[in-house]
Parts: sequence; C-alpha cells; structure tokens
Amino acid sequence: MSLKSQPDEIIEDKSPNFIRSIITEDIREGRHSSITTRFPPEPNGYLHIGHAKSICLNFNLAQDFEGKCHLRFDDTNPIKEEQEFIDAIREDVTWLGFNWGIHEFFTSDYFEKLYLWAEDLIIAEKAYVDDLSADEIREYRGTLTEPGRKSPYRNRSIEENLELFRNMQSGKFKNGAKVLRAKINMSSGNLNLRDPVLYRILHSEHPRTGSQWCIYPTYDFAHGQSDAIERITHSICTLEFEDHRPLYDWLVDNIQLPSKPKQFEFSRLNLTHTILSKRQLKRLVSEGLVSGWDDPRMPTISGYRRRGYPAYAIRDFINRIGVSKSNSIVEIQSLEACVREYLNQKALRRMAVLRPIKVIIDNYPQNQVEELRAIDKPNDPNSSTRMIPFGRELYIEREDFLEEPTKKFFRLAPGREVRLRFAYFITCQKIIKDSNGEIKELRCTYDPETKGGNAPDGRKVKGTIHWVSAEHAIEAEIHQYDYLFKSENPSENENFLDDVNPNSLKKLLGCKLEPCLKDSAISATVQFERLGYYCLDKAATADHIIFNQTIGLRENMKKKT
RNA sequence: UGGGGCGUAGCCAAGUGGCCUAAGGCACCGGCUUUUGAUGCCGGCAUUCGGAGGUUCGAAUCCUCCCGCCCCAGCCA
Repeated sequence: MSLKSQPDEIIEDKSPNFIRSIITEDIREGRHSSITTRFPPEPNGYLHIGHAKSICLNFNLAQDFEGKCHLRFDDTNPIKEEQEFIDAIREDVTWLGFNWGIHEFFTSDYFEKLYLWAEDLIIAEKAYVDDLSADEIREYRGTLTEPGRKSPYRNRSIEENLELFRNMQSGKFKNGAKVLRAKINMSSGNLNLRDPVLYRILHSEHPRTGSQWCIYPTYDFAHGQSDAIERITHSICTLEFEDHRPLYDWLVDNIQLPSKPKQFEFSRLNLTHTILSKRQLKRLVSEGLVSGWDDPRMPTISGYRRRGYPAYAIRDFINRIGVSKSNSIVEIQSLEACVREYLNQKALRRMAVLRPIKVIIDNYPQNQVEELRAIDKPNDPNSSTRMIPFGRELYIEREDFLEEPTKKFFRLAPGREVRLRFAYFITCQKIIKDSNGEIKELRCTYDPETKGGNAPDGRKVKGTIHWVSAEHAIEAEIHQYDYLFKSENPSENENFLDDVNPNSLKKLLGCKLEPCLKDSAISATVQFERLGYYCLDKAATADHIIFNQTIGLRENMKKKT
C-alpha cells in the first residue's frame, strides 16, 4: 500500500484473496460475464469498522471486475429498525468513499414477491403453517446431537395451510400464534434445515411499509430471494452464515427465481481493545458509557469520523488486513499505523500547549512582538508557511521542563539551553514557585542571534520544544483518548462492561493554541507538533473551542527514559 | 460416530507439488538523518508452514491419522 505522494489519487492495491480467485475463475469459466455484489446492512444501529470491511470488499470487487454493488437495507424486523439508522448508514458509506448510484434497495420492497413465493412453497407442499409456540418449536428442534421431532401440524393440507397463511397475513392472529415453516428435514445435522421458520407474525409499525404487513419474512427466507431479484452473482457474508448456505441453496432451488445467486463467507473483523457487536455497542450508548454512536471512542464509522480518522486510512487498513476464512483478531496498532501514515503526509503542522507552564524571557524587550515564519508541512519542499506571533511571555508544555533532569532528558531544565521551534534558543535561569511549591513560571533568557532556530556560532542544542505566545494564544478544551476497553479482548470478560476503561477520555481545560487555529474547519485534522493529530470537535463553538485527539505521535520510550 | 469451518513468525496474510533455504504489512530490534525524541532512509526479524506418518526425484501445497480453536439448538441478522 504505498501512498508516498498523494494518497487520494492513488489506486489502492488489493492483495489477492480467495473471493477474488473465485470470481476470476467464474469469469474465466464463463459462469458470469459481469458480477454484482451487495452490502446488506440491517438498519438497527450504526455502521462500525467491521462493516467497513464488508463495504470495501463488496464495492472494491464490483469496481475491479467492472460490475455493480448494491446497497440493500435488510429491513425484515420492524421491531429493531429505524429511519435514523437508514440515514446514518447512507452517510457513512458515502463518507467512506463509495457510491451505489441508483442501486439502493430495501428488502421490504420485495415483501409482496416474498409473500407469493411463500404461497408457492405451500402449494408445492414444501412449507406449512405451524401452531407450535416458540418454546415448543425449540423443544421439537432437538439438540446438537439428537434429531428433532416433526411438528404435529406438519401434515396439514395445502388448502388448510393456504387459508391459515392468508389469515396470518390478514391479521387474524396474535404475535407468535403461528409461523410458516419450510418442510425440510427434522433430523438434519444442520439445525437450519430442521424446518426453519420462514414467516412470523409481528404486529409492528415498519419504518417503510408502515402497518401494511403484520407478517414478516425471516432473514433466511428473504436474503437469497432478494439476491436473486437483484441478480446478485456473489452474495458475500460472514462465517457464521456458513451453516445457512444449505438453506439458502434450498430456497433458491425450490422457488422459481430470476437468477441463482451463490453465497460466500469470509471471517469478520475483530480488533484488539475493541468491541464490534452492534448489540454491545448499543448498550454502551443506551447505558451512557459513551456520548452516542458517534462518540470519538466508538469503533463506528461516525465515531472515527468525529475523531478525525481519514476515510482513506480506514480503507487502507481494510486492504492491508486482507480477507480470509480464519478467525482472527487484528491488533489495533495496525489501524493506527494507517491513520498516522496518512496524516503524516496530509496534516498541516500547528503548535498547541496542552498543559501550559508560563515562560518569561527576561531579556526580551517589553511589549515587543515578532512574527516568525513557520512551515506547515516540514517534509514537503513545496509547503506553505504561516506567521506565528512571538513575545516576551510564552507557554510551554509542563512536561518539557524538569527541575532535576535525568540523563536522557534533553528538554528544558535549569541552566539548560533548548530551541523553541521556529524561534530562538532559550536558557532557563530561574524557577519561580508558589507557596505550595508548585512551579508558577520559568525565567529564561534568549539569544537574539538564534532567531529562526540556528546559532551563527554553530552551537547545537539537544532539544526543540513547542510553545505558544501567552498574549496571542487562544484558549481551548482538548479531549485526549485512550482505548475504550482495558483488555485486548474485551468480549472474553464475563461482562464486557466491567472492562470499560475509566480513563478513556481526559478533558484538558485551559489549553493554549496558536492563533491561526481559530479558523479550523471540522474534520480537517492537523498535527500539533510533538504531540499528535487533532481535529475540531463537532460540538465546538466560536467561544468554546474543543479539539479531539485523533491519535498521538509515535513515542520511542527507549530513548526517552 | 450431530453439522459446518479454521490452523503459515507476536498480530494480519500471500502461497494451490519444483524458481519457497516461504511475499507484503503491522509490531519489535539495530544504525543513519532530522529545528517535531515525529517523519524519512538502511539493515535485522519462520531452514520452516498445528503434530505424526505416508506418496513423490521433490510437499506449506497430495493422502492418512491425531491435536487445537471457532460457529450453530432466535418466531435476530
């Protein structure tokens, strides 16, 4: 994934994977002349980075083989689905950089067809209405090692089934009173084939069809047929659906469909220190452990966006980790590396002081202000520059000063000379403490000859630190983040909520920013030199500036201590 | 003797019988450069592919057995 120059224009390489091989083979053998894939989210929550893997896979495949990728909302369960989620999904897929054009569909668009196909199955004696309760069905299903038993309602006549099913449809029964089941094999080793439920009664308002229906198809009954309607050639899903494939195929074979799609499975994404289950993410939101689906600590697409992660970095990450069928947990550092790699090239450099300590330069003229030139992107020879005000009173980072420096500490200390980035060499002459012994300010002197940061006499300085003019600094609140979960694999805990990191968010008040940061745009991530990457939070206002830490710079602790 | 999958370095992952004494990325470890202890650059990092047998002139790739891990008993998706 080399993106040395201009990430956005670069064509992302995708490493070979087994699905690509299958498609290449399918095309070579003439099974398809072009392909169609689909991304089928259920609108019952926000998209997370696990979905990004599926999105990238499906859209990239379509693009690379000159096919199409549909966006299909899999809305077969009105109890859980909401319009808010539909809107958020559209926004997130778009932000990630994919365009489904006019190919936006809803499984609910096919309710009518699905219903008719269910009647066809009844007529073909391959489906029946069952009066067993949910508990009874479970009981009759048997166990993993013992076969199930046939429902006593399994042999109703076609006429009776048809009438019952129509009455289900017209609202004659209460929720759970009856279901439509496929008649397959109650002793199959695959539980999905033990007469799976096809339709259930749900008297519930659907976000799109309203109260038009009170029976809804299950995932199994809807998915393959929807794929067939859309003429999806490769229906790609995650590993846990592998056991459903025989049912998928059974339905495709036993219903008159416009095409015969095939299902392929890959392993879902897992990340260390992260939870990627919509159910669990939902709990974090509903229990107020985070501020919302787009909390910058959330692994959601919207959370990453708010955090300042570039869409490119997410795509790059997905391309790097590859696609396979083995269960895996990717180290979060791999994602972070992509974010840093992109931002290192793209982000403008700025200066900000998180935990300020005042520095007064005694030999600098009172009331004098100089405008010093600073480069926006030091690694870019064509970089723009900006002017930064410099004065007698400055702020530097508290941790850039040590009263009793260790051997490897080469920043400011009593009697030590360091460089203020883009400015002058200063030497610490005196420490002023308050009554509690806390350092209040540092008295320093500067060398006027070192303007710009170089000494004409060629003397070197070991450290360079960042600073902000006290008079010109703008005040801000800065949010520093740590992993939301303490352990590498939060789901291994009895209760994942016990593993929530109590220090995942630190709000720093009274931070000092260089003046030009006043005009930051939301989501334009900048680098605060020597600290990390930051972006303006969406909740910031003109008089209450808030920056989110996107990610810190790498730190070489070996050298530092 | 339920069914379905997976096992290549710390983490992902290429590889489909000979050019594999096994790509690439992340992580890690050295060195150089550096007005960000960042970046960049250079170098190192599996004689070995879950294990044991076998087939073959030749196996990570084929066969057999064994071991380990994951998924399935929602009228969720």
